Amino acid sequence: MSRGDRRPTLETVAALAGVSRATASRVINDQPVAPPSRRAVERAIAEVGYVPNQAARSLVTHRTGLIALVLPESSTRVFSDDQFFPRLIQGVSQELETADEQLVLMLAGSATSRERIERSAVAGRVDGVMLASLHGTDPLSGALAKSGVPVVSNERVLGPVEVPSIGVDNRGGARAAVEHLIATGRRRIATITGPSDMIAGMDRLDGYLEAIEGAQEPVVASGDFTRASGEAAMTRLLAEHSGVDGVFAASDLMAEGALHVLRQNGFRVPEDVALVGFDDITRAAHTDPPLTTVRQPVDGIGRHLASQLLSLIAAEPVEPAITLTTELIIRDST
Amino acid sequence: MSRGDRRPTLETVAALAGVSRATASRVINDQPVAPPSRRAVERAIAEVGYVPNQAARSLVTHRTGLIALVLPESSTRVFSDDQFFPRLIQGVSQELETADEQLVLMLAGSATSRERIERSAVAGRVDGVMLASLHGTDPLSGALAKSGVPVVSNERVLGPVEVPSIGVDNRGGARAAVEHLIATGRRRIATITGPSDMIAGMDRLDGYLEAIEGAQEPVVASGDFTRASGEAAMTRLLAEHSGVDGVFAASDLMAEGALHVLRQNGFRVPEDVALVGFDDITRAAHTDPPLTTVRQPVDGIGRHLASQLLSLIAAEPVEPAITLTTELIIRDST
DNA sequence: CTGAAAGCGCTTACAG
DNA sequence: CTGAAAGCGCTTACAG
Repeated sequence: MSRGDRRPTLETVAALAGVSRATASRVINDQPVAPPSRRAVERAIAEVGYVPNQAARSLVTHRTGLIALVLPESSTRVFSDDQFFPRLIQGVSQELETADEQLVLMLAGSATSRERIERSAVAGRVDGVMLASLHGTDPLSGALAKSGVPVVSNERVLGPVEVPSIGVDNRGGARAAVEHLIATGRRRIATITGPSDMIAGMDRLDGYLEAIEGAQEPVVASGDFTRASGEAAMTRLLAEHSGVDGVFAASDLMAEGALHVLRQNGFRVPEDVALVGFDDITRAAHTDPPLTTVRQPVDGIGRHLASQLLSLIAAEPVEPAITLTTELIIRDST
Repeated sequence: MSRGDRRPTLETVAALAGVSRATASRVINDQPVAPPSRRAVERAIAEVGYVPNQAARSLVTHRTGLIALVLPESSTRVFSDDQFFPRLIQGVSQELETADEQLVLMLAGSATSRERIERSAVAGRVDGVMLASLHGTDPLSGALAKSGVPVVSNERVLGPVEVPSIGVDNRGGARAAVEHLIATGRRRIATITGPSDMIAGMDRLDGYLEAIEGAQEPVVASGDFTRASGEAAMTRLLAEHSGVDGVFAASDLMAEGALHVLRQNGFRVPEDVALVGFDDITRAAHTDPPLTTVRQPVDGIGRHLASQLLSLIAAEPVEPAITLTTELIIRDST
């Protein structure tokens, strides 16, 4: 079929099969139809290469078959060497495989793009949206939720609106990391934090503080989850706090950065300074020395995000918040 | 508005403004309307928070306002530390900013996902699709083109169908790189190739062969653009070909891998072995030593992809193929 | 400039 | 099991 030809409609198919549009529609939607009619319709569909017009369908069913994963980051941050998003997407895709929904990614880096996305969702262009990696009290979640589109988020959402969320036990994971450092004899344990406007950043810091409390004086250097920020933070720790012999970095990437700086400055890991990361990205097992870290089930977050959203779309009850467990993976950096 | 409430329709707005649906529609679509009517409608829209139903609109206009960027890769490869995709997306977004189109990313990693995407496009879910990073004679381009959806591709498309494409001068870039190595006195220049089923891989190898022809015996080690493949290839070169004093790697990532292996084996760059990459990713300027490389305008590819597609959608004539120039950036690795 | 009406291509009670 | 008919929410000639 070349461009400009009219695509065949249900009408075409029905006429060719010698049945009504209603019957043709029923075989397409897998509803009971007498076998001979069914066969005739199927033959007609194959013959003309019929594909239902999605707009017409959506107009009556109020479903589009599209689910959006909105990433409120610029493309550069989304496609960084942090393996969070690919793993998340893998989990989401896995869950969506069976559902008849197509995943679309929308990047909400700029103001105009977020506005466009908000309007898209409200205009009924998608059946639901998953929000990931929100910063601060991002108004996007509120706007979407208020408009009536089903929304779910990873990590709990800050702000007035309630959005079902899937998080991990950031606090418990961080606590386990720090307790491990304490248990292995470290006397001066610092932390390199994530962004202070993200749940994952806030909660991992809280976990550190809870564990360190009463035992040692807290030493905090802030970062933003990136390797560069880990390097900068470690450099500052070395310059401003002597005697640090243990570091809990709130991401593996920052831990890598810290490791690099430590070695450049002649510190042995773990002999002089023990190091724990968070995430358990693939490379964590291949650093030198392999990195002790807190594993979080990123694909699990993805799967739960998708299944919760699917439930929401089906108007089924959902958990207001799910927290997945984290696990301390002990390697050679501690 | 809570979930379950009926969203207001044009009818609601028209009634409230005391005009017909046609008039209300006209103000929404920015067509001439008497100022008083316009004001009344605008007030009504604001009052009820009206947003046009996209499905109804699409049904009559045959436009969805959605443009797909289809990436025929698993999410892991798309989100690698190769900065190709983010830069491409940046260019695309830039161009789309003014057009009233929302960019959606679709990952076509698995067989079921490509089938779903194909059906989506044919069903008229998107106004057009951009294909990037195709492998071999991927049937996706053919299927889409045949269905009548406007399609464009980065790099020319292998196979029977004609799809407008935007590529870069891979061959010329590679030639310039190798000629530079020859001109600076390298006597035994090897290449580390990209995937043999991708245009970028094939053409950069051709450029190398063209330049080396007659002057030296070609030495070829194959890779797939990733850092790991660059390491492996360099290791093989060292083991199997003595005397190599120059290397042209078809990607900066592979060049980085090669650099790593060279230094581990005690070779100095550029004194013992000169090295040229391809891409000019950000890190190329920060390796030790900074990498000589062939810069390709990835954001330019993105911008042209989008503008060509927009033209195609508007039924305007487009170039069948555009080739952007590359530029040799000389740094300290040669 | 404006409105009545047709039509886009489907699905879904409803009646048989 | 099947068909006639209504309706989803818009846009757009057409006539005025």
